[in-house]
Amino acid sequence: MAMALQRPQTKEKKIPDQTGIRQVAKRAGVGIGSVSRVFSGAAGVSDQMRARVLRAAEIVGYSPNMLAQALRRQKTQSVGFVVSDIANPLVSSIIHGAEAVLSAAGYSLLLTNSGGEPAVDARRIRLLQQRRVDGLILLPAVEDDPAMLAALGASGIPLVVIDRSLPDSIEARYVYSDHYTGVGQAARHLLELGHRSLGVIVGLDVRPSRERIRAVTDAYRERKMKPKFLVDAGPLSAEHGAATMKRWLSAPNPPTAVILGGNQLLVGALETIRSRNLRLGRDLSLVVCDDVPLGRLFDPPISTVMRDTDLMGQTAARFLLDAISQPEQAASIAVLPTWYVPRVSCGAPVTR
Amino acid sequence: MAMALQRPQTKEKKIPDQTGIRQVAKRAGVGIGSVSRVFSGAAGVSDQMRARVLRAAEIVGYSPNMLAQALRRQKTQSVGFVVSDIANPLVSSIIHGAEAVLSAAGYSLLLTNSGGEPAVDARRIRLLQQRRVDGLILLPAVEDDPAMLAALGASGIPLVVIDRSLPDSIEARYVYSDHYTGVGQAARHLLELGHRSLGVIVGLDVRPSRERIRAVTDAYRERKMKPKFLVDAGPLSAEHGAATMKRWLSAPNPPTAVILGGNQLLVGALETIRSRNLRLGRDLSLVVCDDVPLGRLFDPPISTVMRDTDLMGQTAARFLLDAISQPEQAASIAVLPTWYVPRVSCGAPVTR
DNA sequence: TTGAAAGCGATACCAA
DNA sequence: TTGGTATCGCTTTCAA
Repeated sequence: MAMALQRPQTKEKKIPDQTGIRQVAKRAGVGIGSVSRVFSGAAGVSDQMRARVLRAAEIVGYSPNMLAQALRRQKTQSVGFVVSDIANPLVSSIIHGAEAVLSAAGYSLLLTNSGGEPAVDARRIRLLQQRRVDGLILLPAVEDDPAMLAALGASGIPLVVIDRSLPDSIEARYVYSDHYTGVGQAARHLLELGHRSLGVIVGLDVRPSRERIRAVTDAYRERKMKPKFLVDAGPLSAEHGAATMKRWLSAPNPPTAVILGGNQLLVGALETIRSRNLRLGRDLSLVVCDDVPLGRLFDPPISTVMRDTDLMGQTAARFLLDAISQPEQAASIAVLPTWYVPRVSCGAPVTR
Repeated sequence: MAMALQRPQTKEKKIPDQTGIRQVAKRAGVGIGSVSRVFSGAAGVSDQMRARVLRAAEIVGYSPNMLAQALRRQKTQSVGFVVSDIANPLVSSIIHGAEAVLSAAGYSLLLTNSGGEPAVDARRIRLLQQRRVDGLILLPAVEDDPAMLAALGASGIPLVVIDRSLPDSIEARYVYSDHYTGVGQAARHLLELGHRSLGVIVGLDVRPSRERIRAVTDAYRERKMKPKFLVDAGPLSAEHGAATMKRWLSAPNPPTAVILGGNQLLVGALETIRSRNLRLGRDLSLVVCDDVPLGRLFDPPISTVMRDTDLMGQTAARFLLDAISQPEQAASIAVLPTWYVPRVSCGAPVTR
């Protein structure tokens, strides 16, 4: 017989010092299940039972252990958020929006930073899965890292992806910014001003980069012009912004207007521009994507492609809550607006 | 007899669909304990056992459930971080630093935002406690909210507080910025330039505000001057910065130099200054606490009291890891430097 | 309405 | 070294 011998009835079950549900039950002289019912707000609990339990809980200082709840319910009421750079104000604004919606819905946020390393993205995703998060929001460095996709594919966990486009094999909901429109407006503005050779700095090969290039291309085409412009793809950092501007401005036919595909690039770009004693809006026109605090107070004010990043976070969170409550519902896509705000940093090019 | 009757040996124990440790054990034909040992890296496991288990795990696609581990081990390998405003770049930089250290040490970060509401701070702290975080990092709105202090006092959970000073009754480690030094340098600079009536905008009654006021006071005293300067305490927002500047500049004896105790104030202050057509460094001198991306490229460049916020986060995380591993060790305090970078926004006052 | 008991998925002690 | 069992703290049938 497989059954082992019973433990001797020592009757001296050691009393755990932690204040758990059974301490409360004993204190109140009721069943353990009743305590659970009271605290989980289940129906069918008499008022006097509720009172007894609450009082006992008060006395022993009990509060439910969400770990145990989660284990039992198979639901952690938590979601993971993997970002590539928390410190980027844009990202932290997205997080802010998401956190607000999630915490209002009773979810906690497990935040992890990948530092832009695809391999770390993948590891973090797996870690969060082991923590049994109920859902995942992703703002990964790249779109096609095999390790990441493998981790994602393995689990049928609800997924929302921000500003990245994953292969169809991954079931996910998407929150996009309509980079095409905002950058398109900017490009058209520059072309109208008479610029003919634009420069565009984008990031790696991810959706925003592609959309921005497409937008500029189409802006040229709209005017029946051959889409001849400079493109630089690299890290969206100040250093890279400075380096690229330096390179372009030293070339034989420098661009007369530049679109920066990320606000961190601005500081670097402006440094180079300043060191060359160029006057923005006259010697060179400049557009930056995503607002920078002092951008409109700068001298001259910097043209900007704006978007509501907090709203992106909120939307992502709402999508995720949907996905969690209705996993079978068709996956959806939200495209949030971007808009171009022309300022003095864009002017007609000087003829040389 | 307390022992209940045994369950009939139906032998048909339903097989859970989740892939848990027992699936692996069965698949490998070993005991459940052995699987645990292999995955927790315990000593005393034969190589062949390890191989068997790992292969079986591979096949059924097993990875440990950290929830169950946490419940059993009484350790979640997670820490809670309560901040008042994630979206503030300063704060997100602190988070960045903390996350790096924590995740390197195998901890996950539960991030929550209180929006500056003391009551929310308290609720979030309790929530995190129910999630059984191993430690807590706090950057709360105020220092003396009773609900918060009650929540903190109730649990003996390791605690690190950033830039806030809680009552001695709360056991905590502290990470401070040395606001006194940086602002003191700024104030001395302004007084040397000849300014006699300074204005200082600070936040609520929290440590940084007090230190900044103390620094300015002492700077006056050093020169044997009566510390007569304007102080405004309010939200560190752009709107408040604009409003306060407006108020001060409209008063009979406006300050000739202003120290802004928070970078968000800068945008608002500059707006007011611009609208009055004042030239910074000539008509009015200005210092801002905490770096602003375009501050040094601004026209004129803005004098700034700097600090390394990422390092603050790292330090907080390290303190917390210490506190978790050695709870009995004496609580400690770190004071991280701030330093003043004078720029053109500070000049000699014009005599009117 | 209430209590008892069987898990959720792991760890750890104990005996073998 | 390995297997078996009790247990972490809770939820949830199932009977009463």
